[in-house]
Amino acid sequence: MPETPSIDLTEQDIYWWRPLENEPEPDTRRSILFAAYREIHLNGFQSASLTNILAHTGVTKGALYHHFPNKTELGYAVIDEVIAERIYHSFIEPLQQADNAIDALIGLISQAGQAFTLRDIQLGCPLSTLAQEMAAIDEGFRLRLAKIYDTWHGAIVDAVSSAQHRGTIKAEVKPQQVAMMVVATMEGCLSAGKISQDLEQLMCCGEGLVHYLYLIQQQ
Amino acid sequence: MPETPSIDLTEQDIYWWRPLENEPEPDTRRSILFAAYREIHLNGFQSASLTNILAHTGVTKGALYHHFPNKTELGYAVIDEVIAERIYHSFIEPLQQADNAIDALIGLISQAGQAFTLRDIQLGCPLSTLAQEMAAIDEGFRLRLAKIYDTWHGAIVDAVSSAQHRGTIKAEVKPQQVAMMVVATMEGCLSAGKISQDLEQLMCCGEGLVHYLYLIQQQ
DNA sequence: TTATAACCATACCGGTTGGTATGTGAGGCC
DNA sequence: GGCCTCACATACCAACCGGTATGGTTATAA
Repeated sequence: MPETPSIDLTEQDIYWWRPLENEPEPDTRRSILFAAYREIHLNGFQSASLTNILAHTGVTKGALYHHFPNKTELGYAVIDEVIAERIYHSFIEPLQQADNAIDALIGLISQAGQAFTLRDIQLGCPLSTLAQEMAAIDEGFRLRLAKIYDTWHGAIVDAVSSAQHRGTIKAEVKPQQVAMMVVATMEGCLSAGKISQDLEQLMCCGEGLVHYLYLIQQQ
Repeated sequence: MPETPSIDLTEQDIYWWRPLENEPEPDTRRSILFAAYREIHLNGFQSASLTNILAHTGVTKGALYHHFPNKTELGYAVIDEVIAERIYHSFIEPLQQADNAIDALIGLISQAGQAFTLRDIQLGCPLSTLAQEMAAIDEGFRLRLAKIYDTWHGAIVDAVSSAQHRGTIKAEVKPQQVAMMVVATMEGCLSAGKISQDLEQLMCCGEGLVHYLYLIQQQ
């Protein structure tokens, strides 16, 4: 067993973790959900310890198994009620209500780049971390995660093709391809940052993506 | 605990797993190493079971702990002696002895795309899977994995900048950025394929990357 | 006031984990 | 032959895991 990670999870410092506006008052169920989210984000689902989760909430195992039938269902709930909401709020919704796809994407990228703390870089994207771990192991996880990626993907396709119709993006580029590129590269960038623990590398990667977006713009 | 994965690991079917030429005859140590590699690739390091690994080799726990002091060191050895070698052989060496960076990169991508089986897609890239899981948890893992990424990265930087000097790549692109983009996007593509389990999506993503490489070429 | 259900705490269980202590047989060395 | 070391095999351990059985407390409805 590897040594206990030296990362102290002070939630305020973590971009992925900061409370959203209008977030409901945390009841018992929700506090378990959040604690589970953090354990899973750090240790992965399989190695996430229920005892650890409970230790961070103060409630006991009876409460947990009152609200969730088993560990797997707890994991599903974390995806559906925490991760999906945050991805939607951070990356999908802003795209849908933007009128310029390229600008919106660049805005999202640079905004995320500025908001990231060192801890965000260390921990990486919760969505991709979980996906990498569980996609090949549990179909329930895979389908839930794939659904999130699909909506994200679809939002980019819509934004790009409408921009294409208005002539701000080159006619020959395929929206599907652009969407795949953007999502894949963003996750790849975060992955690179997580491994190198170097903000500069992450920034360089992000600038590369922005540069790509410039390239497909109508000159 | 999620159900046992339905994937049967028949090694011949897996691109990442096919024996390299000149690979030494597997002794006890090496067979443990390979079995561990497969377990880790499928289940992740933390959830990799030594008992499982040993069951696939036929040797016993005494042999394992004769060759490796503990599980963590076994994981380190898997990175250094299996994963690093394969990445180097598949993606770095071909790049170093190529005379056209873009063509070499495109060749690597399409070659990988053709060689991939459904199981490869399901399992994803062993390097990034392990990196996502362990980078934030164990510094020994992170440093070893970061070193592999660094050499890969460096090889692309060299190839791109030499191509730039010969005038086949636009002068204004930054080799560092291109290298980050290529690595990040490749891993992102594989990740997308793993989650969607859809060869078409992976191909679309790969074509997007190829298209990007065309865009930075000198017209 | 009483019945009922929701909510949670405590104690416990069988199974699995990484790790170890000890035994054993083969082969080189003197 | 006697001896020592390497290369394993076997048996075992404490710790921890997810999960459950049970009991108590509180809110709600009758």
